[in-house]
Amino acid sequence: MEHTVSLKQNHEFRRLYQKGKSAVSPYFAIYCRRTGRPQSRLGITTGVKLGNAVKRNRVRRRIRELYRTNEHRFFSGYDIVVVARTRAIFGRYSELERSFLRLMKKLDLLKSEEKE
RNA sequence: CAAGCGGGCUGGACAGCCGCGCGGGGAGGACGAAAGGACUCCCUGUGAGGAAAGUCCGGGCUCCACAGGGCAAGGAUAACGGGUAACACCCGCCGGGGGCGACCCUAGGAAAAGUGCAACAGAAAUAGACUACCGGCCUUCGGGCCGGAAAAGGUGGAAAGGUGAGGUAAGAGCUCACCCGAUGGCUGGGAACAGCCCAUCGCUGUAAACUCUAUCCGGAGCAACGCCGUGGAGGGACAUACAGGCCGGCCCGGCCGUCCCGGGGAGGCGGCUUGAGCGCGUCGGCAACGGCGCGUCGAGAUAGAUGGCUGUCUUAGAUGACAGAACCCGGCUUACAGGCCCGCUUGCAAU
RNA sequence: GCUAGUGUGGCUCAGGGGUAGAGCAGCUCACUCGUAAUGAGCAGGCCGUGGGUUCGAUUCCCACCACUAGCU
Repeated sequence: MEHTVSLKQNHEFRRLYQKGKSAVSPYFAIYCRRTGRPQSRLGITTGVKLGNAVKRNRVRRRIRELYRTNEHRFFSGYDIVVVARTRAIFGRYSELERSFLRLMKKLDLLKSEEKE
């Protein structure tokens, strides 16, 4: 990913859960916070409740793909955490993408020329 | 054709675009005297499993302990022969159990070394007598007392070998015939074991109760372990000021240097993938497996790389069966939609 | 990744081969004008699941499932 590195430390995740802005759909919950860095940082959470390792890996890859293919449409300089919920295992990719973009728009991360 | 038994293989394939980890090659390149080289781009190779899982056994490897051996404690295994680096695994075979059969299951040493336990029921649970049987005596004819015997009844998971005959007052392996079991002998077999017109005997079960016998086992685990290591704290050496900076309105006062050392938190590097490897052929062996020859290299991530979209094909259905390497092997166990192949059994029909 | 431990009434726990128990909670009755407390009584369990050993398993053995804790 061009302008994004991954978010790794547990305390950074916790800070976003407490202080970040959030938006929720049946597929994911997204937390974000402006940092002022030139790059954005993305963290993906796939909890144990989602299932075994294969299911968790699959969900994580699809979320990363959602972010990667739409990265040019987002503002940079944010910390973003995407938490997968149970229905994200069985959802269609197009459904997931629509839901993901709607949440990002709700958080004012979509660039303005993308408005329909 | 139907029903069934055993074994093996497979676990979607192909193409295009975007994207990821690692290896190789090439180009540019901040910095640097150079060696090198952060980073960027291009080409190319390669990229999860049969169970990668559970972590139940056995090893390799590393460190610690003992550095020779024995005993004890604790744990594991348990017919026999073989395979293996080793095993609780595998193969063969024996015994036992199930199935008409193909075949399946089997922790399968010792209870006559000793100790313990066996509730309830039952007269009695490892030893003796409730009912009933027989004999003698007594009798108020209901039965009572003494003795014999251990076959019948009932209880129980288990009641002292089983069936028949003889025998007797009634009975009893008391005697006989056959059968069953144990021990010894003989024969066969490499052995477990099997057989016998041989001899002696008739002994409850439980060791996944303690125990005994035989064999094996030191402990921890790659987050092991080794190396590098900015800063901060400690020690040593050098320098020492009347200068400068910071705290402070000012004075007074306090703090602040460079180099080396060892331990080492965060972090980084190695360990990290060529190995009891895989494929084919051949030879030995019933087989597990082993010998030889030829060929071949098939992930090494470090919050964890295989995804998304489209099309074609197989298919009833591929938005999915079960499921993700984390130091590496050999097994076991558990989960699993389908599909394919081989061998065999029983029944029916036809020849 | 590794190492331990625990599953028993609604809840917290005993029981370690022989009919499954305690406290709290629940229900009924008594006491009270009524409630609480107290007293008497009652019901509630495939002992996490499946096999095995045994005459007999909650207990012993094996394999699974779920949960908890520790190391890092």
